[in-house]
Amino acid sequence: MPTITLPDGSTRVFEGPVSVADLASSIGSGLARAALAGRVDGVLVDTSFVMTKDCEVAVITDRDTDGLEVLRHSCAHLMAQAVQRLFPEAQVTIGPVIDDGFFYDFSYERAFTPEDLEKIEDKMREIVAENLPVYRSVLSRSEAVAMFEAKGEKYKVEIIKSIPGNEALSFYQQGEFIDLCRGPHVPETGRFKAFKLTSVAGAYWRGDASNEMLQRVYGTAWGDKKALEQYLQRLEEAERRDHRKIGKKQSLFHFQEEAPGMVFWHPKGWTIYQVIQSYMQSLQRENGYLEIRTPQLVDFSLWERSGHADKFADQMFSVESENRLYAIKPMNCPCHVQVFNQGLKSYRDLPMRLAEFGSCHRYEPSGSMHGLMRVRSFTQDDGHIFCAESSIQDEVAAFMKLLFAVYRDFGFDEIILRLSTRPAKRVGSDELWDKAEGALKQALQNNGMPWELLPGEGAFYGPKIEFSLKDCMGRVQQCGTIQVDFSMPERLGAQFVAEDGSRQTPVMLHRAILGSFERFIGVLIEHYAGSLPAWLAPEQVAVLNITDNQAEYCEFVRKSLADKGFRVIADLRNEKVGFKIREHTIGKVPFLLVAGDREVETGTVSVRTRAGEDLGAMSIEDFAHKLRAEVARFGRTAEN
RNA sequence: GCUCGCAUAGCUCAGAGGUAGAGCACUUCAUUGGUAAUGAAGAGGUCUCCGGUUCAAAUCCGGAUGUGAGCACCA
Repeated sequence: MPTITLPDGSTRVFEGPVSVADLASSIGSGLARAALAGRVDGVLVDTSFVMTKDCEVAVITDRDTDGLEVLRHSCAHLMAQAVQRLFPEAQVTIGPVIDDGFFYDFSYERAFTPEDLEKIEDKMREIVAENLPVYRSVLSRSEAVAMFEAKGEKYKVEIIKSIPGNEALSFYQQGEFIDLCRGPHVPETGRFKAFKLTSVAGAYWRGDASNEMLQRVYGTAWGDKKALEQYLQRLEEAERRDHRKIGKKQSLFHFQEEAPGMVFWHPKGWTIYQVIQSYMQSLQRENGYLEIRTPQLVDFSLWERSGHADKFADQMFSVESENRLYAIKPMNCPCHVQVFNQGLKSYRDLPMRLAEFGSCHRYEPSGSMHGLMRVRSFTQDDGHIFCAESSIQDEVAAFMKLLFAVYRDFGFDEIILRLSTRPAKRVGSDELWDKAEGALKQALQNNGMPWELLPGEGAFYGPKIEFSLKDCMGRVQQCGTIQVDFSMPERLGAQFVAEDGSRQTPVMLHRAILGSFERFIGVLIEHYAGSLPAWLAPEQVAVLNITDNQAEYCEFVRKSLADKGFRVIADLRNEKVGFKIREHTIGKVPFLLVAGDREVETGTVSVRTRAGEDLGAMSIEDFAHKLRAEVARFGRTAEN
């Protein structure tokens, strides 16, 4: 006689064993129709799962995140079934759920085309109409291997053989299609109401570039058509915000064939860059950093000593001159050690914080480049803190405080922290890695915010904390980092004289807040959809005359504001004011000042925002106050 | 780097084995107009590059380069 406790705390008593589906029907027929799975004592199960004893149960529908995942996972199966009906030669591999959707990888003799995708989608709808029941079964490993071998599914056989242990494996079958799967899955194929195949691309088997390339079909599935529609609109919105499009439209920068992966900054884009740089410059000064500048070309031997050549030689640009081989620097750290090494340093000099807006070049693989987000030539807000081991905690804490303040100023309130630990290919002893990882872990614990562990993802010279921010589309953008490095100072001979007169090796903290300027500006453009806050906007104000009569006055207004340090243009073209307003609104200039005869007479300007808001007429002084306050807010959101 | 696309005017794109088109932008002229497009005229292209097929290639085929999506990589 199981007693079932529902999420609202109510209980139901049953005479005997009861399935999740039965439970749902007993609550209501609507719920029975919506039930996709169940959660029994915290574990996700099929609706066919039978409960024999007291437990807590939730009926899962597409309103649950878990329910959507079940739906998407099942949709991946549905797609695989459709593919095999259309292309019996195609072999199935894996088909997991991803953010907002799913994919399934197939091995097939040729690539799928967009037309194939349409056919697959049609076939999926047929299978939905067939409303095939989905059965779960359990097979032993040997039975499972035999079954897939008989079907000629060599990838599935490989997967099964790679699953450790001897526990039985679960399988899900719908019609003629059966797949190895942990589940749970929807009860029948009629449950899919809104799905769409979105794209097809190559993907390596097991994510290894030396393996066969499979055909990966991406899709998305939602509880209803409306949710699907909203998702597709979100994709469109992301496309609308694409920094490459906005960069072209607002003439911020361009790329061209002769310099792949390298930015040609235009006046307006470069203004944004410079505003950010001077902002960072003054913050760093306030926080005890000393700015330096180091060479672009550095003899390859330094990169051999630092350890970079070992791992990255073929991703470094090099230049031969005077029978010497130089690398165009891919990083700033070895150069910063050279600056530190000039003159004998005392413990009194530590911590020494060296900063550089270091221009670096890396030969990124051609397929990895993406607008400003991944380039071959970039500039970091790079910095290296040389300190004694005892001050690591303080330095990391101070850095994090600075970083959070910067992100807030740029309008990012949600920050994600991750700790990446020692990779397989690395320099330095395990003891040093233990120490370095321990220090960062401690710093994270002291900070108190939640963080995630990424084992094996550290740099070759040390572990790192990565700081990612969430943009307004919810996308995670990795920007800042701090890395503890016990190895490079030693390899490059950095030393200081300790209190007791002994020579010691400092610890080096590699750190960046924005990461690369290029990338960060790309993130900003997309976050703000091109409508940069006043402090960043390349043109903060446009002064518009209505007729030639006010040209002189407009020029006077422009100069007054420019003299106060604002970025102002006067648009005196022989065009209607509506035309100019339209143009500068599209150009995302924050404030448009209109001056006609009325304004000239009263010595005012009529202020309109790019959002179309009319702020009325005010004196130039009053407007300057207003703009100054707006600029001083940076990009902070209301709560901050 | 790998798979599959794409490359036509400054931009966005249409077209197509017989020699190139639109909208916007640009130039000129008229117009001096009060808050998201004034009108008219004009100029503008070795159809990315290199080969091949063909009487004929911007169009078909091969390669290169760049670029897009995804994978792999990311000090």
